[in-house]
Amino acid sequence: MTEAAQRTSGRLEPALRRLAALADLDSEAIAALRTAFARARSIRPREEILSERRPVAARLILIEGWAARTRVLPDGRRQILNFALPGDLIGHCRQEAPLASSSLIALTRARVCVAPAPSTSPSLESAYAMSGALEESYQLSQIARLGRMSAHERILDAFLELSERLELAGLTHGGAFEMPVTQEMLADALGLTSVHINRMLQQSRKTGEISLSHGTLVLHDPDALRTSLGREPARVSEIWPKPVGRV
Amino acid sequence: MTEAAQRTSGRLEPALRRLAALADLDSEAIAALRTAFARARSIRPREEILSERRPVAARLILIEGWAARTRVLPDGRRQILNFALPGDLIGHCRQEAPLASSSLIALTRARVCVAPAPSTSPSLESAYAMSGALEESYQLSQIARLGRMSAHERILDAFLELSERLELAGLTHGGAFEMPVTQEMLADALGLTSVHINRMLQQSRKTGEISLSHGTLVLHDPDALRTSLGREPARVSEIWPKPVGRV
DNA sequence: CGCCCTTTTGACGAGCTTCAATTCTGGTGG
DNA sequence: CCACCAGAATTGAAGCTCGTCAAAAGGGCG
Repeated sequence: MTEAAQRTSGRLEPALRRLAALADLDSEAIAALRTAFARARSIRPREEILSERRPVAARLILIEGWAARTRVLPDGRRQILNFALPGDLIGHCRQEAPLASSSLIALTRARVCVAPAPSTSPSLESAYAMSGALEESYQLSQIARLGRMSAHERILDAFLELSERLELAGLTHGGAFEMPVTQEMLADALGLTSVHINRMLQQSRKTGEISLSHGTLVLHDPDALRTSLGREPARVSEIWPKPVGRV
Repeated sequence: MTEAAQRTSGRLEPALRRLAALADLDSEAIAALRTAFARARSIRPREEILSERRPVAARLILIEGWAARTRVLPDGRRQILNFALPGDLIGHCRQEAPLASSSLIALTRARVCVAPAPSTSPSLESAYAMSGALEESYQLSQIARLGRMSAHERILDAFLELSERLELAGLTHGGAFEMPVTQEMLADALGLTSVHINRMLQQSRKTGEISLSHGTLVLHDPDALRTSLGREPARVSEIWPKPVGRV
């Protein structure tokens, strides 16, 4: 969406919406983000945004599109460590001269921009901190998923997590969202083969747990899934998610 | 390690040695750490140091002993997310009112202390940042391990990583180190069963890759293992590990 | 010495992978 | 508008890695 379109429609850009959901952004923060968004860089699918063991030039925000942090073993096996979604921070660490700990590859057409300095406003710094804490929490979930869940559980748990994350950016429509990811990518993310992913997806479709076609995923009863998986939404701070005022 | 660090004592406490290896600690940092260490708290095996979803009271340093960050699924399946080793920072995040994203349980008798504020000295802040970056890198390795490695590979890769980490604290003796961990804990860390861990360990003993008895692990040819696993030491900053002057 | 935790062993079965082929889909150019 | 193509999804058969269950053997510590 262009800036103009955004202004016209009065709908918040997803990336901004996510950061605004993580902390009460003041007007300085919002202005800085808008300025940064306006200088966005376009990325084509399969393009590398960061390369493992290469210097991290700047801290970025993913404005639009999906990306994947990946590591590749010497024999070609690939692991997707996690997905980057609109509003996610990329390469944020408090360290001088950092090297990327993994490669980040665009899965779709995407837009990234340089992230405004946290010193811009305390509320922005707070949003960054919250984003970092969430990212760590999701990483730990990924470890538990790969280590101790069956294929069926991994898939549904990952779907729930994606739904949870996309909801922050306003990119879900009641349990449904766009998922521009091939079954092979899902396999690489979940430590399985694409063949097995395919079989399990079909099973989940048959039992009515999900619909998935044309890149649109529908979770028919997210709460039931959450219960059966024992999954609770990420909670990383006493002040977030805000106890009141949530949907 | 700085002159100051060397002057102060012949044998360095492992935790101090690790932090000094991550950044050139100045005398203020070392003094603050020594003071903090002196006020250490003792922890018994199986005691919880942090509880998931409970507030993090203070940022801690593990001075002595091993601990495990764990998550438990509703049906009792347990996943060890990672191990905390001497010199590791615990609960460090830049966030107000943080909640622990996982439980931390002592595996052995242990000692922890409150970490001196990073504002104590720039070098201390730098060591903390490096430690955090390393921790993230190890977490990503754990994801790749669980997602894309066979049981045999997971075990050896994890041993190499532990060796690499313990070396920073001076707790290895040429490929050998104390590993106070039952096979069941290894299984929980590597997403396997203790039965299978046992079988693979025996196989690795037979082929001469490792020795393991009485809690002492020996990697007979770490470099050969590293090569066959395609494992490279963690590198998270252009200024660390220092290009020159390493053992 | 005796108890409990840990390690070890065996037999069996299930979940997931591998390999290979076929069908489907979306995008492209004629 | 349709034919075509490459990548993606789907299907089947066979096999291996790893899990499960159960029992026995070892080891550390009061």
